[in-house]
Amino acid sequence: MKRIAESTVRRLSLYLRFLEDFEKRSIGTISSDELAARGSTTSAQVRKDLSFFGSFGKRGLGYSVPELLARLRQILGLDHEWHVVIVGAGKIGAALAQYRGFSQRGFRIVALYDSDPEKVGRTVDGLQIRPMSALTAESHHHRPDIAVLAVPATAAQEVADIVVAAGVRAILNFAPQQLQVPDTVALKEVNMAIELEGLSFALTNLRM
Amino acid sequence: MKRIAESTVRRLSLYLRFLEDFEKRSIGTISSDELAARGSTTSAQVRKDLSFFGSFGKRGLGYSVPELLARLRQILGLDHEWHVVIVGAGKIGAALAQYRGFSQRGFRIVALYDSDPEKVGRTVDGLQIRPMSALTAESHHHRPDIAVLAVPATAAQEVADIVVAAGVRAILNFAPQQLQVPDTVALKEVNMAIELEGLSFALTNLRM
DNA sequence: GACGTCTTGTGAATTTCTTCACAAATTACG
DNA sequence: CGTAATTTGTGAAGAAATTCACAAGACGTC
Ligand SMILES: NC(=O)c1ccc[n+]([C@@H]2O[C@H](COP(=O)([O-])OP(=O)(O)OC[C@H]3O[C@@H](n4cnc5c(N)ncnc54)[C@H](O)[C@@H]3O)[C@@H](O)[C@H]2O)c1
Ligand SMILES: NC(=O)c1ccc[n+]([C@@H]2O[C@H](COP(=O)([O-])OP(=O)(O)OC[C@H]3O[C@@H](n4cnc5c(N)ncnc54)[C@H](O)[C@@H]3O)[C@@H](O)[C@H]2O)c1
Repeated sequence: MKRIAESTVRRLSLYLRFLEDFEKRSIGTISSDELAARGSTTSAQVRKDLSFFGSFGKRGLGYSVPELLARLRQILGLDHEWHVVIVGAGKIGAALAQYRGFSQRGFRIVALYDSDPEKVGRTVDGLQIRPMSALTAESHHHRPDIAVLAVPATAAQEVADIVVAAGVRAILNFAPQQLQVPDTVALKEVNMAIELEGLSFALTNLRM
Repeated sequence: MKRIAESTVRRLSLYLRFLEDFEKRSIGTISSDELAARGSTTSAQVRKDLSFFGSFGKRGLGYSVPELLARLRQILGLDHEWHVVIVGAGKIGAALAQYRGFSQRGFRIVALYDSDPEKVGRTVDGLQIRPMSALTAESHHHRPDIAVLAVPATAAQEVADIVVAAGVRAILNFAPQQLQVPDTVALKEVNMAIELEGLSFALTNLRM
């Protein structure tokens, strides 16, 4: 199969959201044009994105909302549950642990770890904070697929090494720190400072 | 001036981080190669990115760290303070309000708003939560440049309209909701669910 | 069942982004 | 001063992503 661009995958996630909305409003069929309008893209882009994975539409009619939903879930790997551990039960880690949006999409938070003895043992949203020393052993039981890193930048690489050794195959990193991981491990960064700087650039250079 | 690609701006932010680190370690001069190595890009990419804004290096030598730092800060508009309001003092909004990383880079949080009367009046990190009804009037005084939206998706568009009317010219949106704003307003989305879905896709389709 | 309307799926064209590759500058050093 | 070693800045080439544009299929109607 041809390599799929990251931008395509991001758009598929968007389409999924729009389709969920269309389904909620009991709309049975949708055209690439309508889908495109919701995502400020073009109908050709929508069709091209989908065409990498097959032909899901009917000419003259469009796409069946429930069918395309099922296909997209399958393509994105959302047709089953993923096990997620969060490392770092600070402000961001705690917010993420409580966030409903993740479990809704099949990302089940199986454990929350922190190195601070003060925090260990406390409960966040029904989940007890566990000590870092327990991560490796407990991973044999939980079998986490994804680790979310919400630790200080200085600890991020060390923690990444630990979770990779514990069998995690994907990392979502919130620490502003470039991580090194084996290329068998998928890695995404969320860097809010970079987004803000992007806005700063836009304010400075565009218009005015 | 030629249009600058978003990917270029993101890389400039990264270079800035690396340079700050080099400066901390008292390294006076850096080559595009060394900068590239830190950001898993190429030296040609680094030079091309910088070349959109001028020639800052010395042939045979590289770039002066303090000089390039200053240039990048200027290019990104980080050579002065931006006023930021956060709307939504929930889990994410509170975490962001307390985050040191923003003020460090000149993003000063001037106000925090919420519509919940229970929350209004409480203090987060020295900042009193203000009622939504006060946003417009207080903006005449604070003159916010950037609004961070940390409200439920259902409220996001409504809040966006309010902050735009109040004179905000850039929005960082954490709600999983596609916003409509005038094209004089810069907009960035942070969507953590999409990042997780990207990892899910990678786990599903790459290897195995 | 022929005709008109609609919308997909996809090669081709276009645009955008990245990498290559090398002349021009600069330094180091004998 | 001359030569070797670096490293920038940038056109040109190459790769990747997006948009165009249209043939082909599906439906509704008469
Ligand atoms: N809070 C925000 O709004 C925000 C925004 C953007 C980025 N970030 C980044 O997210 C990360 C966490 O930020 P935060 O505000 O939640 O910080 P925080 O200090 O509230 O939380 C960090 C947590 O990590 C724990 N920790 C430290 N070292 C550890 C280790 N080696 N192993 C396990 N746990 C460890 C600490 O005990 C603490 O509970 C930071 O890298 C920060 O830069 C935060
Ligand atoms: N918590 C997370 O980890 C997380 C992760 C990803 C995305 N998000 C998104 O961020 C947003 C906020 O999430 P949260 O977890 O902080 O939710 P939250 O419920 O803790 O906070 C939302 C806050 O917004 C306030 N609010 C509601 N309507 C408002 C309005 N019209 N005007 C002003 N304030 C209003 C509420 O009173 C509340 O304090 C949501 O859109 C959520 O989907 C959150």
